[in-house]
Amino acid sequence: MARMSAEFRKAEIIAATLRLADELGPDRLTTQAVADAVGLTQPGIFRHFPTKQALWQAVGETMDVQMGENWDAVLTETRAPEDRLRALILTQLAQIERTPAIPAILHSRELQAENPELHRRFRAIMMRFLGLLAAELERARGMGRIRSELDPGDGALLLISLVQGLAMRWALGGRAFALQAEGRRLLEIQLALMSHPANMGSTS
Amino acid sequence: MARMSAEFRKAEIIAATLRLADELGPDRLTTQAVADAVGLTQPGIFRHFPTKQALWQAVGETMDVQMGENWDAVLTETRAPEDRLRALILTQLAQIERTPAIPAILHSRELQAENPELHRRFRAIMMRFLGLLAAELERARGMGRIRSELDPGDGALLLISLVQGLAMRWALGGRAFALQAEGRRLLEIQLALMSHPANMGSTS
DNA sequence: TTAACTAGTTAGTTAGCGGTAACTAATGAA
DNA sequence: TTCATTAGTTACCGCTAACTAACTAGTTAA
Repeated sequence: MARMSAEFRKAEIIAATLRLADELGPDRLTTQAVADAVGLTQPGIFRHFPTKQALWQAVGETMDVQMGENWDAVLTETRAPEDRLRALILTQLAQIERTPAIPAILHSRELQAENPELHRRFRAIMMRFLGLLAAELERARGMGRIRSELDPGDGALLLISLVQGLAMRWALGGRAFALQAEGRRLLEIQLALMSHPANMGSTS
Repeated sequence: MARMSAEFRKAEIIAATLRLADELGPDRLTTQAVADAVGLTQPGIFRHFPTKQALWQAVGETMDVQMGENWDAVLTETRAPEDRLRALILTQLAQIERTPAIPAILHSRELQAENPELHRRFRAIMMRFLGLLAAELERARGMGRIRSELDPGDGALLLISLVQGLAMRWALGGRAFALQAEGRRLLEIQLALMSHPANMGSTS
């Protein structure tokens, strides 16, 4: 039986959900599979989350909090805008390596059709990340480090695309390469393209 | 009853599958839903495809053929490498607008876990597209149109990321913007970043 | 005209889903 | 020591999934 505090169990169930969402796919994940993973009976899950949707919303909240902490840490640990951009992107790739179900969840029907609450949450996360990237690009531009004709918002879109393109290729290629290493490599290339012509060749 | 040729029915079923994969999600699509959409009973589907996996493989083949035709058309209609790059990216965005289920299929468990054949097919499609982009970048570089220090393979990765990032944002934002228009805009920005410094400002 | 073929049907199977009801037993504070 | 609370259980419900068996009726070519 191994009775545990509700708080602990909830965290355990959320972690198992994220792991199994990767293994089985978000839309094939069953409450039975989650129950097996944490050593409960299937109805035991419903003691902690009234519906499966509620479980997904808790997963979304966890991701929200985790990523927020990642970003806060980056912003306290680094100062220079280029360093912050690098660290923000890399921490995001690290999160995807740690929680590889994320891209699939973004495209799941649970999020796209069934659970508007979850959809809103992940959209808010993306917007927030875009905002952080744009802010650092703006600062870098103000310091003459990146081309003045590059709109920070558009630059942020190019950088977030880099993350999503990497994640896609990583998944489609059977996760055969190191996500962070490849990300670091491509990021330097993109940052060099964005950098002010006067600084060319100074990076990498 | 409305009896039809097997060839016609198959095409009809594949088209309905793609449409419904978008509406319901690839992993929630049921043979019943497909049957309703084409006006058959549910077991009628199995007269044309022995299993659901076989149906998915046929969908993959259709996508393969369609995209191949798109690309061939682009390569015969345009000559200059930059024009080809633009047309290749835009035709891909047009395909996604026409068949918006594609990104979700790439992340579906049908593809990622259940159906290795489908996985291989879509990976091959992506590799082929990357190759086309890289070849045009190489030509453009040879003509002094893009920076000599940009590896064509890496440039291709940045461009395909742009497509995937756009598709993701399009889906997460409820498809609220015009995919091709926004794609054209960002593509010009990225191509300008890649262009040879001597040509700067000549685009857009 | 007939006979082979085949696109469809109806009826049914097995398996698994999310969720509920009613009960049990570990926990912790008075 | 007792007793309310609550994390867990077992047994079950209604529903839906993919798929099969057996039959029916259009189509086509000899």
